[in-house]
Amino acid sequence: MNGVRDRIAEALGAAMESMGLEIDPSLFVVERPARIEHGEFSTNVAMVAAKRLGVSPRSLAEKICGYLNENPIRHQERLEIAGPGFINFFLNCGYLHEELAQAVLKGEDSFALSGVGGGERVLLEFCSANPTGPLHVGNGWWASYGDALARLLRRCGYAVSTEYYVNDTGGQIRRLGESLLARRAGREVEEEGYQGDYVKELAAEYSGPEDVVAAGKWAAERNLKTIKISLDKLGIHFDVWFSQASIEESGAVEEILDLLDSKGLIAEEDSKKIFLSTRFGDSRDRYLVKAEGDFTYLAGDIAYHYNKFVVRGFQRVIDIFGADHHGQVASLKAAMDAVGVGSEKLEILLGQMVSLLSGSDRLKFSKRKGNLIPLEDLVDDLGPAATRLLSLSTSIDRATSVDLDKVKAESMDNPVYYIQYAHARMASIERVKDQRGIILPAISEVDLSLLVHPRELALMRELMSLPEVVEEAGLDRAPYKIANWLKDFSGLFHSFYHDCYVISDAVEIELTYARLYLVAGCKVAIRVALSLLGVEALEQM
RNA sequence: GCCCUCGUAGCUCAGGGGAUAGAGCAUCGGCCUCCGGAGCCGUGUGCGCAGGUUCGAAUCCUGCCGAGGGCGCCA
Repeated sequence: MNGVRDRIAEALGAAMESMGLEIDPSLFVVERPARIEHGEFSTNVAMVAAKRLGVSPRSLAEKICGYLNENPIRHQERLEIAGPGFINFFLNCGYLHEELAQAVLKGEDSFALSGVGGGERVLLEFCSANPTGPLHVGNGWWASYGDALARLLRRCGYAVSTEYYVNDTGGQIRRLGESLLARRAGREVEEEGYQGDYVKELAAEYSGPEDVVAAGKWAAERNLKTIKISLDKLGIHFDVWFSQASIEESGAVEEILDLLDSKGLIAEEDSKKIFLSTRFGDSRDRYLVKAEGDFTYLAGDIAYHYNKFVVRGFQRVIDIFGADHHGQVASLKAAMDAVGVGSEKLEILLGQMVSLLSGSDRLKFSKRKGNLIPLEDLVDDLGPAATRLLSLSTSIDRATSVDLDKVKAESMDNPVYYIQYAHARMASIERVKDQRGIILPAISEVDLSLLVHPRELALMRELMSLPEVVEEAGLDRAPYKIANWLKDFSGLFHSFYHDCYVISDAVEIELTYARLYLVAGCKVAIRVALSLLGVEALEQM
């Protein structure tokens, strides 16, 4: 990274040093002011440092500006001291032309590529909905988020493997088997069973033994296939599908129990075994072995996470859970500390609940009654791009409400079309260029300094911010920041497109050349961003 | 009762120490002689309440109010 901001930060450091002062770069910021009247960049360094030095911010700012005026950075036009002590940098737009050329030359493979992850091996687990039925809108909501996060982390230099944990054992599988057998026998499914129509359909096909576990496993496998098809429609593919049963059958759970026991962290109560998790900050101790001798879900989950870290050697594990699984967080983290992995290497992101509305009515759904809306139906209605962007537009920390009627009725107004249309327009300009036989000279032969229209400047500023946005979104585990950048960027492109013709008899050919490179740079950026969200870039709508 | 997350415009949401708090939708009104009108331009008396920290708080801390989720030998 040697962007303008870094150059400004370095220059500020040098200015401080010239006065015999040192300042930690993490204490001050170089940022783009909300208003362009405040310059291209501004810094609070004088305000931050003055407090520590016991001098007035403005007088320190004046000294810093004195140094910077003697030793200006490239493209520096003038400086200004404003408000309580901000130093505002006014640069000539040459720096934007340089950044544009960089974006074009780097291309899709290298632009906005960050090494901040340092090759760290990350296991990202998400979705992991139980295979007791089709994926519905609720439990599949954050799947696009997880998939986009994986893409984002890879762009930031992490070595990411994605994983779906298949809960293919335990009480719910037995219950699924019971429901299946009941349907096959023509009986009603009991209150606690699964009553959705899909159970009837599966029952009609099941020819296996009258055994709840066998029937349950068979149905779970079928459900998993359905889930994979739904995810496939959304463009989501996992590197690994990890079976919970395989962990239990491998003896790994017993090993974990022994390990915890050897550290004196297991209490016994009759035939039950309890993990003393309160010693690691949990609010209560947790059962690992039930009275009948079965393992609890937590026991398997601890073994599973131990497998991720110790057996498979991942340096960091990120789990995306629904907020209704928040109760596991403290126990799992306690367990990671207990087995010596270190809970700080386990990041658990909680996706808040989605409530579905129909008009102003909140829809009440019940898994038991099976009246949930399949995710696949939504994808069929909206298409994968619009469906993905729907959940990718908001922070995972926020409980969102989605009005299905509105979303379907306004599907043409979905922001994804606004973004894809911007890309289609870029592609269209290039088609027109080819149709008219315009031969674009090499970028080194083109005068990019002709790009001075306010629309062009605004577009280039947004363009050059993508590398920072990608890095920030990666570090914050926040792919929605990419979605927000895309919306802003697309808006600026549409404005440019409207006000600045690229190819026209009224436009000088040299300006056409420069604008064609602007479009090329924009296309690189928007394609990178769309690929991070897993949304297709359309050549035409 | 305890724990987690969240209260920003009519609605859905950004902004998460920085200068005059933004976008989409909805409303009302403008814009097609040229690269695609799925577009552009205009239209907005809003940070739940009260304290605190700070040069500076929508942002951090505390309390209160409100919403969602959790507090199983379910998974």
